[in-house]
Amino acid sequence: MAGMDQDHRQIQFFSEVAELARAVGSAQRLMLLQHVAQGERSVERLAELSHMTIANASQHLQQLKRANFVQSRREGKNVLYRIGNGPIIELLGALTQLAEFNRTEIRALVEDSFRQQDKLEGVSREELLERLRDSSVTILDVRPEDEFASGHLPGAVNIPYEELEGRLSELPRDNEVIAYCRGSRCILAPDAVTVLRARGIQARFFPDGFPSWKAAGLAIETKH
Amino acid sequence: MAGMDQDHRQIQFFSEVAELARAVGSAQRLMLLQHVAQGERSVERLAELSHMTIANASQHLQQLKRANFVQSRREGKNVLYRIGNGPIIELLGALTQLAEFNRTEIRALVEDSFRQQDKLEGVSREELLERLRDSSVTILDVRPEDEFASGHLPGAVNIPYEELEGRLSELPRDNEVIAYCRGSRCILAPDAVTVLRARGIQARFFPDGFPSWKAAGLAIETKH
DNA sequence: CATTTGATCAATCAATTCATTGAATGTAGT
DNA sequence: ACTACATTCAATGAATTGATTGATCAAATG
Repeated sequence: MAGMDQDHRQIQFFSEVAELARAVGSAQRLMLLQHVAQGERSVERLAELSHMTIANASQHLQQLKRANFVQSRREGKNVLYRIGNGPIIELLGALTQLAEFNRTEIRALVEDSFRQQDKLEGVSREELLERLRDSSVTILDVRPEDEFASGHLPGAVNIPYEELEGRLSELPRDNEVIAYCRGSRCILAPDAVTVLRARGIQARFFPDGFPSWKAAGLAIETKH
Repeated sequence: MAGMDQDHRQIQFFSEVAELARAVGSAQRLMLLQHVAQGERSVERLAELSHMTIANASQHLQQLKRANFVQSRREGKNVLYRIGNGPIIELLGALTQLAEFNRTEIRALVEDSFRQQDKLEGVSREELLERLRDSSVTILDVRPEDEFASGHLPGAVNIPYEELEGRLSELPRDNEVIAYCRGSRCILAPDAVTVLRARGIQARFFPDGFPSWKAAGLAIETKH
């Protein structure tokens, strides 16, 4: 039987693929992975960010490691996890794309009429680059402080979404504000825009977010 | 606490994504999905193709259906399953890409010792461009077919590394071969060069790889 | 060298997943 | 209505996974 060996090899390969899929088949691990993707983090930090116990986080991280989604190294007392090699971000992107598709499909069926203007118009990368050149806008980074510190758009102001309402005075009244966060699946920036507009501040958001900006090789600042 | 709702929404979304991942986190379901992707098939046919009992196949198919990976309709006595809407193929592509990447990476570790002094001299981009102009070389792309299809160097021949030894005859004997793959981290091309030289074929490799070529804005071909 | 802190390990229990069985649908042909 | 056939359903037990606990290990600190 000629196909026998072929078959077996195929099953073998599918098993490997399935293993990968199962490794990201947990909301907890996806959350960890998302945080790891922002930069090296200790287990403790990741546990805190993802609201889980340290032991639990550790075990999930080890599963991710077994599947090559993350790597780790020891630095003093801490073990730091970082994102692994290979097209991992692409995979996560494909997953979220499909999830979003399914979501909007369901929405299309369920609340066809009720879809208000939550289609906030976004700013394209091209426009943003242009507006950056003549500094005619205030770039607002609404991500948490640590993410901001490890990299952000040049000239951006950091006010985490949680603190936004209390720190509106820090924003110039005359400039348009362009808010951004982590990208398409992150709703910090659109929410921020809603808050700002409710206060009469002209605001739009940059839907690509920081990761894609960085991925495109555009200039970034760190620390500040 | 302002972030509470934020968090909850994110967890909700991750759960949805995780559910998708779990749905394809089984070799059996991947196999079914692969066959469904070729066209409408009955449960019986799919069970046969995937070497599983009908009841079992039926249940797996229903899981895939719940996750929107497939749809079904009844035609006479048979229930026909077809692939669902949305970027499903893209997701499967991303999964297999990553699986393949991990495969070659493992090989890189295993074979590392065995090819320590692989100081194979590489071809620079400048030289390659020049040799391309007078067509005095055969450009060999040893990446998997799908990667090749989505973009490759102009005039390149595609023989995935796995198939190289069986398809040596497709290479012209008189031209020097210049192999490339994904770049510095990828060992497909250097390995290919070793294989070719062992067969007496003059070969060097282009260490930059396709991604860097593309990034430099140089001409590429697609599909072929 | 003992202590503290971060991380992992080992053991446990509850929950979930999986393949298998046999029974129950639903559909078409006679 | 009876029968054959394709598919699904429901129930079972084995295997796997998940979160929790406390013990253990490794590195830094006094």
